[in-house]
Amino acid sequence: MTELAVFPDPYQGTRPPNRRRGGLADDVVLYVREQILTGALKPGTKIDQEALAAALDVSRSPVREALVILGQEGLLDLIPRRGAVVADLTPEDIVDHYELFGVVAGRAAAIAADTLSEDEIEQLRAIHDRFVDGTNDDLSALNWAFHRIINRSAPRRTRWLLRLLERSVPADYYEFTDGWDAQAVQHHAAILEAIVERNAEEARRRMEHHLHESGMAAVDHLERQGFWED
Amino acid sequence: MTELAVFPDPYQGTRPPNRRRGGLADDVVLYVREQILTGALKPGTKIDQEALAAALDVSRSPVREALVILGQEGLLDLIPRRGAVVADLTPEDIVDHYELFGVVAGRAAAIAADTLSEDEIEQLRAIHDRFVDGTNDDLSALNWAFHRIINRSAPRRTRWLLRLLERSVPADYYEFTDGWDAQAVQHHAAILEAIVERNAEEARRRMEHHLHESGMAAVDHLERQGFWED
DNA sequence: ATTTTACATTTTGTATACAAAGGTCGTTTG
DNA sequence: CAAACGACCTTTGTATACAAAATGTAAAAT
Repeated sequence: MTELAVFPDPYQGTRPPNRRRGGLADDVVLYVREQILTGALKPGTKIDQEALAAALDVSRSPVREALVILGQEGLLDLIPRRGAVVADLTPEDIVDHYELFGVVAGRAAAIAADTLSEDEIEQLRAIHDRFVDGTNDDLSALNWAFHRIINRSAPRRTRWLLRLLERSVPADYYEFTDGWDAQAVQHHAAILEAIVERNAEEARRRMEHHLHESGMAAVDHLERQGFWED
Repeated sequence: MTELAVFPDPYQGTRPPNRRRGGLADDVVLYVREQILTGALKPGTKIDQEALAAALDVSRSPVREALVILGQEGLLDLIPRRGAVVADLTPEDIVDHYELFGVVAGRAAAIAADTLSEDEIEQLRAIHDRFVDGTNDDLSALNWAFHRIINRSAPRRTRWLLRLLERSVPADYYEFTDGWDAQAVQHHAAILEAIVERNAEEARRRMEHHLHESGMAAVDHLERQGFWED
């Protein structure tokens, strides 16, 4: 039997002042994605459109659009005429996902090694130095900045795919594992070195390795969040 | 100024008996995707939801869901509050797309080389033989079957991504270029050989090469279809 | 007691209605 | 005459209404 989804009121009754960025569907996507990735919505759980709409105080129209998006991202299985179900991502799926992330980000790193300007490499180094330092800075933001410089040297479609792969996976890397930031520092240093040396193949390999390890950390994280509990 | 989309009646007035497979949104996706990939809808063209709905004789609900899907696939740019526009895919984007396709399919090929059973390899060879022969068989179907055997050995998430990458790109390979089938035979033979020899790295390289060349053929094809005409 | 079948209920899919943002075009004003 | 303003129209985004498939339930049959 499929478990039934119960959605807590995300705003505890009070509605934030109407900042509508894109559309309501985006809010729904964000909300459901978070619910899934934090383990609040477990694999196999059926999504009740009306319950979700009521919980977020919107109509079913934006809800349905959100479900389509999450379906495309692979977080939901959309079965025609019988609704959406949280995809049962196994640890293997997560590892596989990061492996794919790795080959794509690896491609970006290889391109970066070949094409980044000296100036951009300097920026990369500066960010990395702050990352190593670690004090009084948002590690997650620095991590993001580091990868961003590398990724933006990649062609458009590659950047598009990177964004896609990034979305359907936990974002809070730096609470994942104790000592994960130390690992990340090592990986980033190695990647930076390869880029400085204009060694595209090595940059690719090291980026792939970095993402592979990230995948392991992600599985760990999800396990601890109770993602695979009954 | 953005060009305005005019949609020809896809059924010329007569409606096919109501076989509704998934939902109407799927039909709309199929239709618009085809329109884009055949060059009937050119990059920059704005999609008029009501016109599209009228052309397919459906309401805006399934149309909007379809636009969301195509947006996720990267074929449309969805700009909040001002609608959907056909993405301006450049030749570079297409090449990049196939390059990505290559690294992912390459990963699948490497896995296949390591894990395909002797029996499956035999199936692969049989399909390839019919492909080489070329007479009285649907080349496109055989091509699909060939890749399918390889891809299904890959883990679930990889297969998911392959399907995604496959969709947003022209499907009719075998009318692409004169002599493309001959090229494909060569590539497939090389890939098969590497798999038989259990040489994962070589299988990966050859699959990447195959997809790279496919990308060139696709660009060629789109150019001839007038995809980048004014 | 278990399976089957008819009926009621729920839930999805689609259509339509409504509100608001965006775009258009003419007028006004500097 | 050009730029700015504003009333009007168009188009999108969201909500609601309706149709049909799926699901649940209870009585009937084996």
